Amino acid sequence: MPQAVEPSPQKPVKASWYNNQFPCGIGKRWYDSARDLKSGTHNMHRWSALFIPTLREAPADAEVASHKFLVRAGYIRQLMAGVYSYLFLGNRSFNKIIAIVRQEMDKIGQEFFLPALHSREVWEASGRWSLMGDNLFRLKDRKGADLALGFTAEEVVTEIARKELRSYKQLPQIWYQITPKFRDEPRPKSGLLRVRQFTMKDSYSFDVDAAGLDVSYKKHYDTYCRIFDRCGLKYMVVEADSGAMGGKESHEFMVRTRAGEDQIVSCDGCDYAANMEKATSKLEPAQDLKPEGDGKPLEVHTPGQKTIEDVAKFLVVSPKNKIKTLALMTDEKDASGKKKSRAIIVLMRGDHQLNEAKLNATVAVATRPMEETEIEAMFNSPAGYLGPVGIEWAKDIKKDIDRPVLLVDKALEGRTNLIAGANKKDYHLKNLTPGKDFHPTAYADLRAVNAGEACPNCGRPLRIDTAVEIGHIFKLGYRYSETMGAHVLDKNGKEVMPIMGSYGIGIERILTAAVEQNNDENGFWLPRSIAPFEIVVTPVNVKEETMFKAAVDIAAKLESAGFDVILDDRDERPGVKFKDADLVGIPFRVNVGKKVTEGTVEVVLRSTHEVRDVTITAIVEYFQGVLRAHA
RNA sequence: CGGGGAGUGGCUCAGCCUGGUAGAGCACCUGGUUCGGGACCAGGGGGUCGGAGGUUCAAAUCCUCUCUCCCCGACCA
Repeated sequence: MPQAVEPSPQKPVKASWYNNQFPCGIGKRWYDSARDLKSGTHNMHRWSALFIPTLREAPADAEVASHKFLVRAGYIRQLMAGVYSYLFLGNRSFNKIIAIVRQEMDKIGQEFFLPALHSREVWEASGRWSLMGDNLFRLKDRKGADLALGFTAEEVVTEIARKELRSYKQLPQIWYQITPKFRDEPRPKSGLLRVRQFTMKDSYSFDVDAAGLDVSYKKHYDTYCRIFDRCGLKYMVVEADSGAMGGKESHEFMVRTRAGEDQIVSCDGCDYAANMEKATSKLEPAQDLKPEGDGKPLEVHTPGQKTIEDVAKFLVVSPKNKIKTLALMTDEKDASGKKKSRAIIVLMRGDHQLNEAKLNATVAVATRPMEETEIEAMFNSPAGYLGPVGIEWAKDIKKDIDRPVLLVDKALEGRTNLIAGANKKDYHLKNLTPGKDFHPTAYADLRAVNAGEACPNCGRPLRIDTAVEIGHIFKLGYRYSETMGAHVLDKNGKEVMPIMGSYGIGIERILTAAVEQNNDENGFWLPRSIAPFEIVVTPVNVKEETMFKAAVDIAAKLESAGFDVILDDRDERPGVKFKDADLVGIPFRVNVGKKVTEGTVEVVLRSTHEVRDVTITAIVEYFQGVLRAHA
């Protein structure tokens, strides 16, 4: 029989089906079955015909729960380090997350689709072509021109803004996209948690002034809360390090989990929460020593006493009266590519630890510990007896670039009569007062917070947890407008730069965090809003006709009521189907077993394995009730 | 990039030390029995042992180089 070649008269395809059809199925709508039913194209999802490759055992190289289970449940398969394919179930869950993100973002912004392939020129223009180093994926086209794969899109949107925005009347703008991002991570890890290709919702705001940016920022803050609420995540919002770019304000949306890479400090007593890189605590005031002798720096013999503890014990003082001197170096390349090193000396209170992230943010460049020869050269003393006295420190970190930098932690500001090394083997100095006996380049908050220290707001003990970052909002300021030359005319006809914000959500991480938050030894369960299916209908034995027919019937009824249903019609033993159902993240299961003869089936809640008998006639009403409760 | 570990049917792994016919469980195919928490019996298919080179009569096994993956660190919007 010849196949019909002519297109049959179909329902007109809505444009939305074609919009945003891009790799990874991004933008593909997971459509409500009711519409398909009406159009007569509906096919019930039958497990037997689907590709859901579940595994009994976790892959040997998987470490964290989400990685193990997403592979075992047939959501993902690895192509190479940090690059994954999303299979049927994974993609379905993915698209549900994206649909939520899109729905909420559409309320505040406009969706774009920006290229993944970027020109070198825009990255040069922002200064990030060299700044990004190896993290930026680079490639060449056939003409040998340099290209990059999209890392984020500040450059691309600013390029558009630069060319197109002319007047304050066009502001504010919020532009967003949901597209793959590429980062050549030094170490991809933990399944989907840190990958080299991932999907990010990134948005960018342009406002005429800082007050406008505050509004755009707040809109994102609120929208992110709605998105994560709808995704069923337990999350917290923390103050984040605004980084070296000079941004003012930044918040991270964090989900507590052991698998996380970030450390967050929070208070159970109030709403204080901050990234470790930013967190502070209330210090109990330390008792200063009384001056000895004439109050001038006083050399004391401390033979063989090198560590803070040793010296404190030897001199019978508290480590709180000691200065810890940390000798660090930065290696930078100047314009000619020549390596230039600069000493960064950090003073901490004797019992405090340095937080490297805070230091990096302060000096805006990576540091390394000084080598022994470098220490000798600078201090004329072996390590263990280092101190700030007798060295000409830079007065300004940016201007005095030929002198070493002395950064002093704020906990030492205002303290008197401290003890530090004398830059002489076996000697320390007493009676040291910052600002009098030595002159810091700057005071800065460089101290690492410890669990149990007092909350800066309410004084109750702080806790420290590991967490996954699922979203980050950031007041960019003028960095890109300035470097790339974007400007508009304001009300007075004066040329001003638009002030920008940038905002990101990691789509994969929403899924990962949800799995990390909801799993047991048998598998995981997803919030129904992001689960690939809401209900799995499981006929215990497909060869028993009454059972099977009842199951098909129930699945069809639930579907036409608008539920997202999969029918496990496989001719497998019940144990196999139950195990798979528990594994793959579907929050509800309907067991169709012997009790069908009495008109009853079982509804199983995956999270608790709570079982409830429900009459078949009431099954739709039952779920409508449950979902109202779960809404 | 530094440190550690691993590459053997689709998956989990044994075999390697001490060189001599490539193994097990699961999965898969056929037939049968079973059917409420990963069944059983019988038969069957499938592996250049990551790759290259070397030593040897003979290499999964010993040696050299190399690629890939995982973990810790460094790094990370």
